[in-house]
Amino acid sequence: MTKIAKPPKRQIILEEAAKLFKDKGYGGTSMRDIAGQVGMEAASMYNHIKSKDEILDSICFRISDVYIAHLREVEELPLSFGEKVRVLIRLHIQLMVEDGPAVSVANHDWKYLPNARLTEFTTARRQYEKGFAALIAEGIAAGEFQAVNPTVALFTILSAVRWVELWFQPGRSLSAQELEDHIITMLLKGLEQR
Amino acid sequence: MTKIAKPPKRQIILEEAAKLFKDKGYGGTSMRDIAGQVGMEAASMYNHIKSKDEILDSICFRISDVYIAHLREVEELPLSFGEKVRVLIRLHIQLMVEDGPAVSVANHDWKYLPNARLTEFTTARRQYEKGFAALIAEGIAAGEFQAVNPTVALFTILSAVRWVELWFQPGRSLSAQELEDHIITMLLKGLEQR
DNA sequence: ATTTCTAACTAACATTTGTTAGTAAAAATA
DNA sequence: TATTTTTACTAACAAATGTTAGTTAGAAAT
Repeated sequence: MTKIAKPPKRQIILEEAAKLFKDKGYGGTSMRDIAGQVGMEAASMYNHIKSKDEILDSICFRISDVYIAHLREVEELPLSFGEKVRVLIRLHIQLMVEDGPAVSVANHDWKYLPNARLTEFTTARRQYEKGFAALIAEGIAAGEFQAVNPTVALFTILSAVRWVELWFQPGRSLSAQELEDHIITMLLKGLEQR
Repeated sequence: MTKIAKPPKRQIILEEAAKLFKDKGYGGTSMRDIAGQVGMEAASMYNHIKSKDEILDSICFRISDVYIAHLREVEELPLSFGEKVRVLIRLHIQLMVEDGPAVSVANHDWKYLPNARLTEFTTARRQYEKGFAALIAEGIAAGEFQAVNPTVALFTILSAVRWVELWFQPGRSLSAQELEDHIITMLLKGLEQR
């Protein structure tokens, strides 16, 4: 009988916090709300976390780290630019489907990070955007993509992917796989030259 | 000498509130924050507005009404489906550029509307989405568009447009007109059949 | 000139907020 | 077994919240 280690309390707190932050916003969620969801008094949570700010910090930077790592991996792959962009879009959608609440928080509530960490976060995000935009620009230079404005293309892609959280329900006619295919078709038929 | 009627206090409050809600969220903005921006004590604002909720209500429904009106107008125009979609996208972007903070609030903070009004708001939005999706579906049926999933197409469009608020600064290399052109190109080259 | 209305103010209210202190039971370690 | 560490609790805190009450100076209306 293999023992399944149940997740430590800290992680449960972070997960429940992410769900609540997604639904009610960072400012709209109280420590008592989170505690209620976890099944504990608000004060007890301070045995596992340092502060409300730190909860937000953990969620945002965990996601931001994943994004950066994905970009670095894709950059090293021996693929065409079109394929690299496809892979990145797939990774975006997969992360959204698997880790929805946390991604939502990283997308919406990062601005409530305390000052020092806020600039760190925006720097990381700009770095990601720069790397992604470079792939698009190189793809244009290589003749794979139409001569669109790379920034507009980048944000159109990021935006389209970001809203998956709002209209995707796992059981609802479309599977995650189909969703990926449809979005990629919609986006890249406009991006790739024919 | 023509007299320029300066806007009534109520409108100033709504405008400043929209800016603050956009930057700090509804929950993150206090009545004292708004009052400070308007140049007045928090309590004084209650001569012009009924409650904090009512501020949010005014902003959200003003924008929602504009969207619905735009849709109704476009539906009546004697245009192809491709052109109708183009017009709708242009109207979206224009509203965003002209009335940015209010649109942001209607996009992000509507969920903090009190219960009764919240369902009214989501109903209105679903109505808009339904009308827009119908245009896409009819365009497909008419052979103007590729046979994409209309829902995916709709949300890709709405999402792409929605993020204009995040990266468009009026003076910044791209004009509003160019922005419109680029986004439409990016989106419709994937939507229109060739 | 007198009254009424408008719009600002100060003071205060009851809640709710994030967080700390102190304590006790339970678990881990010796 | 004895001791230390972990984790939960209750109680309380100071600060911030949306809002009301009461008041007052000036503008508009009579």
